[in-house]
Amino acid sequence: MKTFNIGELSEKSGVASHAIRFYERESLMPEPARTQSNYRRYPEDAIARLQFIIHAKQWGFTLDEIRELLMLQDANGDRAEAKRIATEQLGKIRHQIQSLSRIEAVLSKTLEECSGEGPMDGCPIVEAIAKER
Amino acid sequence: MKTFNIGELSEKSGVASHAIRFYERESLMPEPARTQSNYRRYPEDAIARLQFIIHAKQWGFTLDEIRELLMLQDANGDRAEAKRIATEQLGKIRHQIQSLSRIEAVLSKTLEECSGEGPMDGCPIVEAIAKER
DNA sequence: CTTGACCTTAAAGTCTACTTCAAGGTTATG
DNA sequence: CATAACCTTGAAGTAGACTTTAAGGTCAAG
Repeated sequence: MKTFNIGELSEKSGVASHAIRFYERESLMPEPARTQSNYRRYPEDAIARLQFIIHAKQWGFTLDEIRELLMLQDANGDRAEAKRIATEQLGKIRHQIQSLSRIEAVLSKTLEECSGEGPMDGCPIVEAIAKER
Repeated sequence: MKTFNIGELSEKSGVASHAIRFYERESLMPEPARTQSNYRRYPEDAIARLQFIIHAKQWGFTLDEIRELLMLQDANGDRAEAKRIATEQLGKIRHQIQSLSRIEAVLSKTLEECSGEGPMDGCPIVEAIAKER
């Protein structure tokens, strides 16, 4: 079985060595085996674990939530828990989409109204921000 | 003309006194007049300026961007600049909506597939995160 | 055997937008 | 005139997710 130093793992996973050590301190990555000279040696599946972390981050999970998911996996825990965490996350994402869509609507309408010419005095953008409830 | 101490301004604007002083240090609020005892005295339009800041924040502008907008107003600068800043902001918001919508689609589909029963091993949620591009 | 690339740790710095703390001066009320 | 409720400043703390720095130990190449 192949094993890697932290630098190789960093290259293969796309996560900086310092970030990997950070994840170890934060209990997202398990403490790896060490060489005689105290270098970390990682097994191949460390790559997949780091990629899981990267993807979960892209989905908007916080490190706390990712740790929870990883610990559930490690303990082969209850699927219901994972579903709860993911459902909560879906709610947050939907809420964000709604807020942003409201802003998008008002902002794009305001931009249409602003010719982009003349002095700031009376600029519809500024007035829209000032009035917006 | 009415003037206020920082505490009154805080109440009327809904911005904490410390945050008002912070905005002053950050050049979002102008340095106000002082009483003999060195207390800040604010004119009425300070309320509108703070509310502009609050609203711009709700629209997702950073303090740096808000400072830019305020300085343009103060200098009665070029409306084109304000439009540029707001257009950029609209782009960011649209980009965020797109990213979040993609995530929403995959996450909600995944959640439908997950019964929420059984052990973590083989859980579709975890597998979706692990595989996601 | 030296140079450079890699590894180790702990501690401090980054960014944003504040909040909290410490230590003290001022003003209004009873 | 004492007390509370305000105000002043500067410094430090918060949260999240790292990155950077400092001060070294180790390993492979020439």
